[in-house]
Amino acid sequence: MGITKTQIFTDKQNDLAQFFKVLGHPARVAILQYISSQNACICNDLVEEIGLAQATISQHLKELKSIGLLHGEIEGKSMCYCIDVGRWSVIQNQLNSFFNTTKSNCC
Amino acid sequence: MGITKTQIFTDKQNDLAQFFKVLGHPARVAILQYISSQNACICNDLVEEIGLAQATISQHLKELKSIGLLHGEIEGKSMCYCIDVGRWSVIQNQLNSFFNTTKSNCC
DNA sequence: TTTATATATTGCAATATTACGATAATAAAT
DNA sequence: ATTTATTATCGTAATATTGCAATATATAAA
Repeated sequence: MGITKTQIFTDKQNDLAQFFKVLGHPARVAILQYISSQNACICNDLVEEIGLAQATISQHLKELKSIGLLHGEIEGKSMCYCIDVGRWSVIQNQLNSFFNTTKSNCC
Repeated sequence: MGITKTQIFTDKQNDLAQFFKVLGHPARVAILQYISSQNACICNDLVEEIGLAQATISQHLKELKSIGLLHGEIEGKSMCYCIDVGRWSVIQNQLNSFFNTTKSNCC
């Protein structure tokens, strides 16, 4: 089948899983780390830095945007992609809340 | 292609992405939450609780085991799956470390 | 206006994931 | 030993993801 049965889970479970899923690719982890390490955050740098094709990087950026982690501004003829700090905190808090409320109680 | 180019990323990036990836499915989120909410953690309950086929649940449990989050003990004719609290903390710390060191610095 | 540069989108091939039925394996109960 | 109950594995179908070349789009520079 290949299709996830989202309808049998709660919105919260689906949202949480979606955050995890978007972060669940090394290229997207690397993109976030690289943007964070630079003062200027130009997409073209990412292509050279990460070593994937431009189209592939663009796709990964789109996914990061889809959960609001990144926002891009046009800066001259290039793009300035930045981490949305507010959203970043919200997601970090939600993940921590999941970790803190989910604990072992047997074995 | 469909294959992730893990070789161009660091081990740390790949590991981090792998943790996120395993948690990036609502069924696996739900499984962890359910186990955490019960005193007994029997796999068969999960099948009824979550609403996926037994084979599917078994597959999801296997993935959670693959990053060490769960360990199962044979308990009579059923299995007792439990969260590995130590591993749970290690992973939570690694994810938080990623969140805390990755910050916006432009725009 | 043309050219060069930067990013997004499209189309496609290869691989991965999700889900389930069928079946195997294991252990308790009869 | 047979039956019953529980979990794992296998095989398969459907969908998703990854990655890239080619192309489209948009802006700056010449």
